[in-house]
Amino acid sequence: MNLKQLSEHLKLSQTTVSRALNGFPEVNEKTRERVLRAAKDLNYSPNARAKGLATGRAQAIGHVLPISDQHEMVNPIFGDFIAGAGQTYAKEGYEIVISLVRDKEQEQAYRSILSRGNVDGIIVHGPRMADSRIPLLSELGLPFVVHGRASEVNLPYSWLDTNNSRAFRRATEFLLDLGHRRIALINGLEFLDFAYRRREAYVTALSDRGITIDPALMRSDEMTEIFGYRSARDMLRGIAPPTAFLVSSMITAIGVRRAIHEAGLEMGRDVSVITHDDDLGYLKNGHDVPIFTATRSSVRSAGAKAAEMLLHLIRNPGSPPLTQLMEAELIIGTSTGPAQ
Amino acid sequence: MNLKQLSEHLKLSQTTVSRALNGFPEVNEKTRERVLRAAKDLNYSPNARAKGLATGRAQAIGHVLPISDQHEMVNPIFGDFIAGAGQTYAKEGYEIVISLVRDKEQEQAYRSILSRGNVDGIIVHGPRMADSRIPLLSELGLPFVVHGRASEVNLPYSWLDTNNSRAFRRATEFLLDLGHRRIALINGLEFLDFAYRRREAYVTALSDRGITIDPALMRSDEMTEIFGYRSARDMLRGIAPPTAFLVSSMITAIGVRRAIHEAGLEMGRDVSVITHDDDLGYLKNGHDVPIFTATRSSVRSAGAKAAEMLLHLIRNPGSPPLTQLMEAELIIGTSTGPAQ
DNA sequence: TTACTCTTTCAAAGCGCTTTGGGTTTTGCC
DNA sequence: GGCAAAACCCAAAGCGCTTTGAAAGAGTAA
Repeated sequence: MNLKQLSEHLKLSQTTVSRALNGFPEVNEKTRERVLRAAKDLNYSPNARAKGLATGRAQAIGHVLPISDQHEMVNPIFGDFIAGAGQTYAKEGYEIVISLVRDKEQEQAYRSILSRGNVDGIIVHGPRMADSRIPLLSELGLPFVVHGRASEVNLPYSWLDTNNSRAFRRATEFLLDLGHRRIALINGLEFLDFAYRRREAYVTALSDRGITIDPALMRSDEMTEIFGYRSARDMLRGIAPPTAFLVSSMITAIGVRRAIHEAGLEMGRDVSVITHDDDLGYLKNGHDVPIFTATRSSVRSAGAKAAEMLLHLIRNPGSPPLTQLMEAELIIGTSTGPAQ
Repeated sequence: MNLKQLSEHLKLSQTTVSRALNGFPEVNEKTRERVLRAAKDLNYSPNARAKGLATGRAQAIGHVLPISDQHEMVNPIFGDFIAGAGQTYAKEGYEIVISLVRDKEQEQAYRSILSRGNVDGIIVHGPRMADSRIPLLSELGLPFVVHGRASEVNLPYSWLDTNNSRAFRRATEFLLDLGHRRIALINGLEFLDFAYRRREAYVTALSDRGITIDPALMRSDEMTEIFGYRSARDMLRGIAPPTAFLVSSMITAIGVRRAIHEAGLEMGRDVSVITHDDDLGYLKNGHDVPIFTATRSSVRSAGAKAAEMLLHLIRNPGSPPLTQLMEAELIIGTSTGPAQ
């Protein structure tokens, strides 16, 4: 069923039917009703490609996931981000188009996304400190919102980020206040901006209290369970083991907990743990009492907000960049306690 | 840069340029080279919508994620599935289009996906036992592959599934052989087909050994960490606690482990645990020695295979349905041991 | 040279929609 | 009743591409 058939069936012109469907004022209410009913009954919905061709709008948003060459892993928070963004998109009739792009092919990929023209805007995931995608997209003139920030990019651009610095600073200070002096940082990959900021905050907080940084207590890698486990295991076996861990994700923290148990220690009593908690749907940090003391910031609501920002940019071309900084809350669970 | 501009620049007709780019034989090799070089230099890539309109192909695959009304959670295995499928798609020049669809709006959504015409085929996620999407899609004539199966659907259709029955039967028997008699099942939502099959296998395996089923040892819900924790905690507090747990996902198993530890018990010695392991990138079940004894089946490779099947169906219209059953391997970790 | 076949190229139609510019009825007012 | 304004509707152009059908050019044989 296409417009032509529908209009023939209604004995109206395509123009009128199109206008009726798209809510133009110059069409009789009776006619409009008749058209809408027929469209519904005959299960007509306009061909997205043709509509896109005619309007120049794709009614779709691109999400580009960088895939590194070693491990082609999709970030576990992606699902929740999409769930949040998807809600916003659905309300406004936008689709989600996903491209998995290898690091090397980034530039090429963005250019072709633009000229293929099947998205109206892009969400940039996993920004690096000097992310080349940002100047590229600015130059291309395609609306975009970065989930996160790129500290070394000085162009104005739209972003939505969690205040990672403040969150990790507070978390570190919280541990310091509990008397911990040997605090380990189990961080994400530090060429990613959020991880870089977290480390800076951690280092600053320690330095401000006159504590010298011990490189043996800092690790950085893809935030898997195994990584948390191995890092904590190794550190706990060291000569001067940490009394507390600051961890970048729940999943990694679960690995840390495993190592702690395995070492015969008890989390919250012998060793403290604070983790960042993205508030993932399938990995809630407890319901009533949180398992982990954590800096919490919902990635789902980040998705919803980023989507809103992007739609705004798309609808108001030429509007200045939007930025939004979400504060993480520090929630107290049972995984922290005074230093022994 | 569009075809018209490119062809003007080359002083050729659009036809010739189009044919040169799409590898038609009736174009001089010299001309073709010249065209290809110019396309690259001028960074031309064809407009996907226009191309789609003209060819009737969208060069995109739809992934429809059912979102239930209570918890709008995206299944954590989705990321890995997409990572696998994405690789296949990328090689063949297909995009991924994602729709999040509420339960109620399923039928409407599929119909509109069809007539909007922006995908050439669909992967169906999370099939239910009598999943209405299957007859619907068959009727609509849109190529599709189901990730999983629907036991109560008798139509022929294409699917790719893990042999959940055999996996859970083997796992149950493994525990029985270790002397366990009170084996708990912490299952996914049992209107989902995979969970149903797992329960059937568990029940059958127990019955075959003459063990009566204890409903107090069976739970079914969304497979979150908390669900695993609560279920195990409650069961362990019961009058006749289980000596072993059969769990449907790693994340849930992590919750079970937490409850076991909290009860002062040791996993593998006091209580055994077998889990299904989707071999997720960020949640590997150990590297050298598996943490959990598990039935393992890579959801990433399922994604890659399902994508291949779907592309085959798209390219060979009218070909008979394809089916593929992947066997899970039973890997032995440290979470199981003889019944006390 | 002519006739004929390949090879190479082109003009134009068509994919399904929106939107412009114009035409035909109605309506409202004097 | 007459006339301008408002309301309603339409034909056709155009979005960027593929593809059909045909023409032009090149090569070969007679």
